[in-house]
Amino acid sequence: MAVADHISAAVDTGKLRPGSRLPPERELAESYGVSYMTVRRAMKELRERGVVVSVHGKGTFIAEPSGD
Amino acid sequence: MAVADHISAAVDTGKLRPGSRLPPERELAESYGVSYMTVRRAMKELRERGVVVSVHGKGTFIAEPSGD
Amino acid sequence: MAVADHISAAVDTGKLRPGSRLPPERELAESYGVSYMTVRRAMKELRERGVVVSVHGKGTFIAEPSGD
Amino acid sequence: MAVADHISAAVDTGKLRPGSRLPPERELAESYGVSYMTVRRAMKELRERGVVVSVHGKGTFIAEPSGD
DNA sequence: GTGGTCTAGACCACA
DNA sequence: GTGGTCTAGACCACG
Repeated sequence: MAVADHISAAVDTGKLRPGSRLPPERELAESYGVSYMTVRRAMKELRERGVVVSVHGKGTFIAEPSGD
Repeated sequence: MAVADHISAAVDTGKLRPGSRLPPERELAESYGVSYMTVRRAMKELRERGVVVSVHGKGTFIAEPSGD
Repeated sequence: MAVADHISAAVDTGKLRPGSRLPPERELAESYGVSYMTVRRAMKELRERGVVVSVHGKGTFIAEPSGD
Repeated sequence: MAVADHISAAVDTGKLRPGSRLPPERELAESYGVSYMTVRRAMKELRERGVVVSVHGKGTFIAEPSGD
């Protein structure tokens, strides 16, 4: 999944650091040139992978590394 | 409530006809110069008055007159 | 709705008695760990259910049972 | 009026510049050690004097000098 | 890509 | 010093 992989890679390479907030989902949709639904699916996948944590009404944040 | 009354008046004068779809709530917010939440309240009021019907994921439509 | 249900239950079990005043909405927001607007919605719901009565400038009170 | 005069003086001496936002009214009440109502009265006076402009939901701002 | 719920916090109306 | 309305903008649920 392009969006999820792109963000995941940015986390791996340190471009996105734990605790930092991602751009809003609607903005991501626009900047990636994909639909909002596609971004939502990508975020869901990243949450399930433990890469990000979403907080309703606040934003989506890069997760703290658990114990990897 | 300015937004609700304005839309209600447009329905009364026939500018908005039963079955027609309103612009998206976010667009209404921008065009009326109010915040999204204010539009949400206005839509809620119009729904309770029976002026419009909202369909999740599809849009908000001018209601058919009930028993006029 | 968590806040509304919690208060409603406290009324049902007699922990909150008719006529008693709820804590201020801002305090409820803090103690429930939700935003002020969420408490406002909950209070609106409770008012519509007839569980509480709000008096502008004075507070929100547990309603007297109507015809129980 | 102590609060109004204090803020007005801060504007005159340039400590508060046109366009800058005042602290929230509740915060002003606390920092001046007065009641919220007292701050509201002070703000009203400052608005009438043309010293500040309040915007609902956004804040209270030091007014631009008109044509003095 | 819409409507729906939420965070966070501002000023307003009232007694 | 309370309840009430608003700004600004986030994520969520649904087709």
